Amino acid sequence: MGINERKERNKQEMRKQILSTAMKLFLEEGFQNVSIRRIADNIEYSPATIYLYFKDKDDILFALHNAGFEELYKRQQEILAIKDPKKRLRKHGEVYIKFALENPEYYNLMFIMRGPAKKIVESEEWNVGMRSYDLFKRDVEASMRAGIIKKSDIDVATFAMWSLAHGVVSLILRNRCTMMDPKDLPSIAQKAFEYIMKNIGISP
Amino acid sequence: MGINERKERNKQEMRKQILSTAMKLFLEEGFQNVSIRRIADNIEYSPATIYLYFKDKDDILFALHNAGFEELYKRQQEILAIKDPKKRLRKHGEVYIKFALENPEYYNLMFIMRGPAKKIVESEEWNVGMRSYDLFKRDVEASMRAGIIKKSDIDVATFAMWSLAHGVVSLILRNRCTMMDPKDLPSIAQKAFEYIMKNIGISP
DNA sequence: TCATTTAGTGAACATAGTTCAATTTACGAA
DNA sequence: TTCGTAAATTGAACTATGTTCACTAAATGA
Repeated sequence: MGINERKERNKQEMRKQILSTAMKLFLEEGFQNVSIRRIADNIEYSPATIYLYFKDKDDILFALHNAGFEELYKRQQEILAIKDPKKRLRKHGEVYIKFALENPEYYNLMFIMRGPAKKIVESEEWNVGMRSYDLFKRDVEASMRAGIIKKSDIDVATFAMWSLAHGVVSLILRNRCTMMDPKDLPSIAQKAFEYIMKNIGISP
Repeated sequence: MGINERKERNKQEMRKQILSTAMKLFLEEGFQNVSIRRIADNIEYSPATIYLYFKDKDDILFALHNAGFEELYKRQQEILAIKDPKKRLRKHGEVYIKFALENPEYYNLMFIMRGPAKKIVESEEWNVGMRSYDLFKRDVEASMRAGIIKKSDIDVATFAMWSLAHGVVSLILRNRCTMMDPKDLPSIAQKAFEYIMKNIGISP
């Protein structure tokens, strides 16, 4: 019965190849240049073959979106080693912003593009984004319990801080910060986050 | 010389007709269904005609994006009547969030989509978005001068608050808030903004 | 009335995503 | 080794997109 296993392995390998090629195109030439046909060209198969491994293009985007969340989650988990809730919460924001600016195409898929989100709603599948959200929420909760930030609705506070970080990076990624010098943007992004955190009670 | 004027009038009318049709399609069926061909169909001209009035599709999106900023600016100006800087600043955020959630397609064009932003950078044209930004920035400045919020870099503070509001609404508009009940979103959006503002010193 | 400028268009090009009948390849049984 | 079946792959087609351009139709001014 080793044959079926090999076939399954091949199938998974093909999926991986498609995904890594799609990601490569994404990184090299941006979203608009990732077409099924170009992916097919790259892996030297016909476009129709892609459809044997993925239902449609959004399915590919969704898979990449999941890979992005894996990477983010990994970085988030490294933060857990920090014991001081205050430092941990700050670090959380810092890591999030850094991840976004260093991996704009992933971030795009994970938090901005519509395609992947459609799949989340459709598939009702357990959402990898939730895992990251919960991890952050637990940090917010810990800071509240420790009396570092004022007690209030945890979901509102978590959402507010997430929104802040997301707002900062998505305005930058979508080129809405023409009033600032492009080279200063990463630093301003961190400063803007710090500014609010400091006011909330998360001083450096 | 009335003939040239009439021609110019007609030309402007045609532009308006194209834009309003594009916007209608936008509102009725979302971005992906606004094609040059569908606009042409709707105004009963050939697709090629559109190109006599607009350089390309992004040019149409850019024009709509500008119309969106006109509407936002109008709403912002109404806030100026409020004399208390604290109330004014809060109101500013409230209006922004309300505008975004009530006009998702406009907001999309103004702050999320890539097409219009490309035109801003290309055209080097004075940016209507700047006008709105400056108005808000002046509010932040006034609050700092009045000692309501702590003095610090004005641009960082302005950007931070803008980011917060943008983050809140863009996460909602792009369906990233599956952890919350959809019907609560407008209220949560306002609450999240309030939460941060309260902590900054802009209490209700 | 007629030449010239202007407005508008049909047809074509390149590129998309997607489907499906037809073909090639791999496999297990005889 | 041969052969029928099942699986994998694909070429070609369909629909739809943005865009261009040689052409036609209409308006204008002499």
